[in-house]
Amino acid sequence: MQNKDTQTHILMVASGLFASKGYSAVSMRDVASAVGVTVANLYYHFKDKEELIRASLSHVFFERMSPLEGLLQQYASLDDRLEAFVSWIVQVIFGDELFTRLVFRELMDGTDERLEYLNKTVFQEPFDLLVNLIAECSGEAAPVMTAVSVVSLVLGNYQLARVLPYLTGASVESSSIEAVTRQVLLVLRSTLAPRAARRKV
Amino acid sequence: MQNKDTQTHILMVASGLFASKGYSAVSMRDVASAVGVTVANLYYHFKDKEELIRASLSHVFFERMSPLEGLLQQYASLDDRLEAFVSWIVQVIFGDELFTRLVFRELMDGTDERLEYLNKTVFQEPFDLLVNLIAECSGEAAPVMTAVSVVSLVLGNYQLARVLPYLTGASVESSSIEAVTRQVLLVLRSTLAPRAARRKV
DNA sequence: GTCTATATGCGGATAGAC
DNA sequence: GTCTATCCGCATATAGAC
Repeated sequence: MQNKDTQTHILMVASGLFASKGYSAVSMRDVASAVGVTVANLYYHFKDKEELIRASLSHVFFERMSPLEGLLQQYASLDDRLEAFVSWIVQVIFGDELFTRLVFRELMDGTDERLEYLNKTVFQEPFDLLVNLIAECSGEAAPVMTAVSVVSLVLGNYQLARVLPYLTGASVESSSIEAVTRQVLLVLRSTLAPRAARRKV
Repeated sequence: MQNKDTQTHILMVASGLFASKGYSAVSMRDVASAVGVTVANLYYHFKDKEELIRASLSHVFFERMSPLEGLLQQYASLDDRLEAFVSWIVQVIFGDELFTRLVFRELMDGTDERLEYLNKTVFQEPFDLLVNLIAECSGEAAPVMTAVSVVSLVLGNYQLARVLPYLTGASVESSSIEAVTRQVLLVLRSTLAPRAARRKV
């Protein structure tokens, strides 16, 4: 694995470090020693730290893109597709911490330029798919806002998983992939149900 | 404002820098020069950088705690209280970027110890209030999971606001405090409505 | 309390040998 | 491609004068 392709090896190690500690908390020395090469070697492959960061992001984001559209077409009913979508996104967010943490870091500190890249590479296609799916399910709800809500539910459940154990009565299992999928679907279906949701409770 | 209380002045400036750039991206020099004192002076008031970070967090989190319980008691009906709660949390998250960004940074990189502190100081009381409110509204839904969903919706809408402009059809106004409040309430009420939400759409 | 001065090591980055 | 050696400014942190 060492000499297969140093550049790729560097990117794998660097992206892991950046994801877990943040860009400025990780030095070129840190990366080099984790990879098992010298700092000078890093600079042979990447012009500077900024380029290493960008390349790490590209590497992770590009690698992770799966054929979502094909996946959804396997399902006939709209509801099955919704379920497949939610199941997919929860699995991505909860199952790939490296990817997910990099996304959060970009949302926090990414430049406009880098965010636009993230958007084109990662968000645009699945988001449009979701918006269309929701639009077909319900003429009532604003599809974009509902789609944002779905994504928010998944992201929030991930982020809050770290503090939930401290909050009384919140068991660890409520942050499992299955539980979150169920909860998001429950909320989504309620929202899409076209009946009087605004009644006073 | 300079000589009123240097320590407080330092904390205000430091917390702003930490919130916007991240802990490791901000050096003691940065803080000192932004405050208008020397680095040595910083070390007179705070033992080391870690202590300055902790003190900044305490400063912000302590300052921001408002009497939420009293606010809710002004409303008679459960639904009005729900609305008041959602309105409150959206205003906190969207209206106080310094606070919100520090929360996100802690959720990402905070140590267990610091997260526990955040929890006790900030999350516990409003979260319990919300859980109880939801439990009273509906015997059906799991109140804790629903409460997590509410918080997730608010956090997610905030984080996604930065990429929404890039996504087709998403206008900037959908991230306004009013729009988000409306959307969260809409979703929450749908979820709490005890009718058959699981029907196929 | 706040400063000047300084210690010591880490940070990004490069030149040139192999 | 990868290394050794090095530059130099910045980082955290302290001692001691005022």
